[in-house]
Amino acid sequence: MFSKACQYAIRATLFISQKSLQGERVGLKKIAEEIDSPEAFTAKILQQLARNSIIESVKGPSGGFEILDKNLDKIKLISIVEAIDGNQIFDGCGLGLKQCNSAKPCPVHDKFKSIRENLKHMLSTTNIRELATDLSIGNVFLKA
Amino acid sequence: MFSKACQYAIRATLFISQKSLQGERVGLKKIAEEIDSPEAFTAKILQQLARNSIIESVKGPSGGFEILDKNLDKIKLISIVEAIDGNQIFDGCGLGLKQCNSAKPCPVHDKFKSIRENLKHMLSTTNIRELATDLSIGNVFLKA
DNA sequence: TATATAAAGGACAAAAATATCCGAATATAT
DNA sequence: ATATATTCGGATATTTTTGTCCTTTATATA
Ligand code: FES
Ligand code: FES
Repeated sequence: MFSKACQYAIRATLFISQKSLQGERVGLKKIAEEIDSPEAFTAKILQQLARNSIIESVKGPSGGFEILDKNLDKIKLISIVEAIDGNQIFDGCGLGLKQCNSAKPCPVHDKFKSIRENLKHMLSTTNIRELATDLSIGNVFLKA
Repeated sequence: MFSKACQYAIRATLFISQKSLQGERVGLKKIAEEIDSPEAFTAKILQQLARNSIIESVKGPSGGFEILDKNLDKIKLISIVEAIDGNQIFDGCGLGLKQCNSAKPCPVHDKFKSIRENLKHMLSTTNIRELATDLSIGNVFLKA
């Protein structure tokens, strides 16, 4: 469904969000530990998220990553998915035709479209604060 | 969503189905042309489908690929997806946790689960004859 | 039986995704 | 100012996916 990079991105963003809710900034090492991801690869992904203004990065001692409070409401899951995986998953043909076009549809166009719209709706309406709050409550997890 | 191999597999299966409806067997070259896929790679995928008894292959002159009439009803899209991509897409965690487990769920478990169930239901109830018939009618297509 | 045709299968190649390493840049604290 | 902590960015490595090529095997038919 999503690339590993995207999965790490979502997990990392949620962990950073949780910390930001508590007013804490958090470093790469800690993030990679808490979401059980390869550290150097995670660093690349965090850079992408920072360039896309999903998270903020601060260099130097006591630096690390954080999310602006206003962004906890503004950023939806779909922002992360689009930043990392692009929108092929929403716009592309499920059977890999060069373009998904209802004027020249593939045999599963209608059925796929409806599922992709579900997915898109879910990702567009789920915000980060909501998920980070669930995490803080402690009944959901970021690693097995 | 699906690997390219899986997309080719579905397109190829539907094309073969359409021909089988007409009582015709069809060869690799023609298949690759009609679904716009790389020929040699498609050959590998057809082998996998044949080993999984989704399609039948016949060697030699006037050989090629076909689908048994009874299988046109029996084979659902999900059979193809599982044969090529496995069931990670249905069973795996959307955020990449080692296992999707409602006893220790990730923050999007419930939301993902519902979408994956939609997808699974759609793939489980869509059979090949139905899609091949649509193809024959000519209002859906296997290449752009 | 000989020949031609078509898929099967193994080895290899290229491209993309995932992952690592290390020096440079930068901010903080002393 | 200096030392230190931390992200940034470029180069490289590994793994997986996608794709190719060539030989072997099976089979129909002349
Ligand atoms: S054309 Fe295939 S999903 Fe729209
Ligand atoms: S635990 Fe993540 S989808 Fe079930």
